[in-house]
Amino acid sequence: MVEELNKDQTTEQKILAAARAVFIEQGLAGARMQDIADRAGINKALLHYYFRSKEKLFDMVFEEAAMKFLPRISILFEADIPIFDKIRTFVEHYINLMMENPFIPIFVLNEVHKNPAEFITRIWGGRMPPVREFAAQIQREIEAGNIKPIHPFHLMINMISMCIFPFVGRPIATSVFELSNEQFMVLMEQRKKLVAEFVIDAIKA
Amino acid sequence: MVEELNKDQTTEQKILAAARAVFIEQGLAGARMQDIADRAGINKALLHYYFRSKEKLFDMVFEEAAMKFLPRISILFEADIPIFDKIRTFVEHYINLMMENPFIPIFVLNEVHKNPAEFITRIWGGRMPPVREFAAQIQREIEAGNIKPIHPFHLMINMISMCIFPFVGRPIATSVFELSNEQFMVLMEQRKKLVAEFVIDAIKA
DNA sequence: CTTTGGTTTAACTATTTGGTTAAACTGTAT
DNA sequence: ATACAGTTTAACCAAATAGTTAAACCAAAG
Repeated sequence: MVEELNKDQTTEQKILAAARAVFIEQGLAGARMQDIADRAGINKALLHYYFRSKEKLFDMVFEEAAMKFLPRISILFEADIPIFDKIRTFVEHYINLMMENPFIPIFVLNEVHKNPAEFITRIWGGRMPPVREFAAQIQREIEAGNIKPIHPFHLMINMISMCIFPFVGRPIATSVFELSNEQFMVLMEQRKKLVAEFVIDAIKA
Repeated sequence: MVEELNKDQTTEQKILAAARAVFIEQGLAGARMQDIADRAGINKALLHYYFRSKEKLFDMVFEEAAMKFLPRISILFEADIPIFDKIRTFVEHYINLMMENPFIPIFVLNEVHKNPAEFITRIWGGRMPPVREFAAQIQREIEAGNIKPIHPFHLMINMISMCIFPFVGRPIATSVFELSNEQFMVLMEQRKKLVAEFVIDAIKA
């Protein structure tokens, strides 16, 4: 996927698109400002004219990526709908997001891994995902005898794992199972329904 | 210079241990030879005396890590034991491995992501994990009506996702759920049984 | 004692890389 | 035409970094 040569794009947009591509592919340490300039079709001087430093540019790209990675599913979590429907909606929503941004997860996870301390404060300025609401609902459903007892942590981690991990381990998975990119995407498409039903079958009483 | 039972590590071992730590923490691009030398308690000259280049050293560390990441479960996969027991053994085995090497997955996955082409040829010189055996067994179990129909890819990816992903997303998970390292490890310990039963409940007919 | 292999010290080279600068150029709006 | 923001060119600087080199050091083996 090369850069789109839109005359419509402003230079700033071209730079950000290029930076996105290079940072996501190479990481902060592996990315070169020259590469970003080349990819944006401009020169280094102009790149620094728009963004003073590599760090500034990286911050923008990373923040944007992190936001995509931790999507705005607050409404979903807080919505007053049955748990199984909530699971179905969550999984479909999340896998859709991953299919649209397949390389965001490994990028974000790796940069967070290299600098865990900074991450927590920077990305979520105190506002964490409303995980408590969902956890409470799970507790209620367990007490009502609708689903088997399970710690909300495990249920959520299981769901999220199955949504994200295939994209993180994509090159290995496609190599082991000898899949083309098209076949991989078909399987991911299937997972939108499959993972939800897998989870529901696993927990329903 | 024959048999010297080293109470202490040899210099080569010290270097490899240091390299492991630094590469796994910082990645190939982020790692500094000086850091590795410091961590090994030696100097840069000696470091290059033992390992000619950064690449050579990285190769060793990466290969070792990749081997741990894709463990020798061939025997397990080929063993003629019931599918549910196989799942239980696999999950426990794999999560144990992850608990012993918690930072291997993100390291390997990220380096593979940065260079997918090289990976396939380098790590598995043609010899891939015997995934076909396991897939065949799943097919047989489905036809025998013991488990619900599911593509072996999805079943395996689901299992592996739930085993590995918590470690890949560890800093985020611990931050969202406000977990100490001890609490995190307790939860991972629980998962050895929990994930297996989760999978079995999800697929049993 | 002498040799020898591992080790240190410390300086050095070559290259990469983030970032800067100044001058010239270009199109558009005033 | 003129002014100006955006852009290019090309050189440059300073720091970091991989890798080298040579001399000296040291402990153990012959």
